[in-house]
Amino acid sequence: MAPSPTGALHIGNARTALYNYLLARRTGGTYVLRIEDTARDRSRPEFEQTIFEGFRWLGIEWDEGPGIGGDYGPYRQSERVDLHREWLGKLIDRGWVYRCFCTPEELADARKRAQAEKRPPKYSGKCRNLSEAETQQRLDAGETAAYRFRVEPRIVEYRDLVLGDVREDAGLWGDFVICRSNWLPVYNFAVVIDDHTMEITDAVRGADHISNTFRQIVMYDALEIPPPRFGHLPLILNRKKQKISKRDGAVSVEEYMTQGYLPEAVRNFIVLLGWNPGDEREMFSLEELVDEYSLDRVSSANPIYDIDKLDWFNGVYMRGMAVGELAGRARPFVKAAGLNIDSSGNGYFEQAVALEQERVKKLTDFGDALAFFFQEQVDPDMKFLVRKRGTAEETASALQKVLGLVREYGVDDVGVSESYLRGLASELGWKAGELFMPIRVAITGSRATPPLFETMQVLGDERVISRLNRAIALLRGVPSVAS
RNA sequence: GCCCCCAUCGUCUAGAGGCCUAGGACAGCACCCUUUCAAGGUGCAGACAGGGAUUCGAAUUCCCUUGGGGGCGCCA
Repeated sequence: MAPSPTGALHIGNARTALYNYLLARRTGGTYVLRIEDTARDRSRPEFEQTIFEGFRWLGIEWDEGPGIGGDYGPYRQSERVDLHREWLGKLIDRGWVYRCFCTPEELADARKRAQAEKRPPKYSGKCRNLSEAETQQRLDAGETAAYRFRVEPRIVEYRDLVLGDVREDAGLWGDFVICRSNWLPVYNFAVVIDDHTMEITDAVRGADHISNTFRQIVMYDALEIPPPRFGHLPLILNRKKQKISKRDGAVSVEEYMTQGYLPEAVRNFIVLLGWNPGDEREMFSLEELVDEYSLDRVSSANPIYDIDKLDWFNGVYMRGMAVGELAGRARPFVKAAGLNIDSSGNGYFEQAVALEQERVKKLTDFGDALAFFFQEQVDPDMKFLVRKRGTAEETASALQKVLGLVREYGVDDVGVSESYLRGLASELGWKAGELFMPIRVAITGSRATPPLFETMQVLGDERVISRLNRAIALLRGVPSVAS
């Protein structure tokens, strides 16, 4: 895997990395991470860090690479330029390369003109046949010149690991730059040298590299070295069938982290974007993926990613998790939401999490879902506090009775609470729900909560009593008194 | 404009000539369960882009059209 540190870790790059990782693990190979930072102006070290963190979060560990080392370092392209220059020399010696004095401005102009006239924007070959003497003379005069690869007309073909046999006519290309006039190699050339010298056997990357691949093959041939196997993964598209961009919401792994997604869910979701096991299973642990994964089950059409499915995966993983584990993962998110969870008693947080476990989709949802457990008081909405089609006073007096029962029997035993509250409902001649809803709203402030008796049990006598008191006061229009 | 890749429900996909009146999952809808919300259960709806060709027979093979994506940098 060879990401460029020019931005956050994109979901598409994460998928490519995952596929590479699975492939390496499955075949007992070595997974190599190389940083492609030859664009010195766009590459930033902090992006490198985010990318590493993203990989690790997803459980993708590399065998060789920055921070780990290995026998084929260095693992940053920018640290390998001496090697690139050395191989450039071989190409020069064999007559595959010439100096080009055209300035970037000239080239951009030519390109623009070609576009306007609907001609293919191909290099004119202006400097291709400059004599050695003239080249030397202009160099001596202080002109700068890039190195261009001399493309000979031919059909380039190879067998793609996912696409099958593909071919392109190199006669259509025009000579391309492989080394800038400042002596820094261009990515496409550096990749060839790096893949070869690092003994890369399989290069699996995004389909946007297909046309690079043809050019790379031509360079391999010129150098008389064997190319690796290539595989190209269809690009992930957004709902509008465009390449995903920042405007599409969460596209970086970092965003999924902060939005409360579980790495196992994200991983499971992205692995299925273009791959399937051939049967109807769709929940996979990393280990299972390593066992099952194969490139020939990768589809060749562009998938569109649908966040709803990710939400579903996330919910499934959250529900399947042990409460203690889930509570641990939720903790930082709940704190970030401003809930004071540290001062509450032993196990209170875990109990609350347990009650909400099957009601949330993301870790961030706990902030809202758990709020009433930790607030000093809740603010019941009068509209829902009063019994349906009933009066405030009538509801207040019912809650007064509830209060009496709670004081007498407590809320510790779910079965006991249920029986005395159901008893009260029938005594009042109310349907159970008509009594339960006002209680629910009184003690939680919300209409959507976990089951009432369990909720009361976790809240405990003290909170329940105080909240009932407040609700009664509210219903009767008297200022609330702390109890 | 030129080149390359691709094309099954809204989305992810199964399907490699008869097992297909096209299967599963998400989303949607309905019902059940139920003290609310979820979760769960059951069911409904929903696709082979179009046209040719090959074949006894095509979602599956071939061609064309259309549509989508990618590339055409002294970016990666």
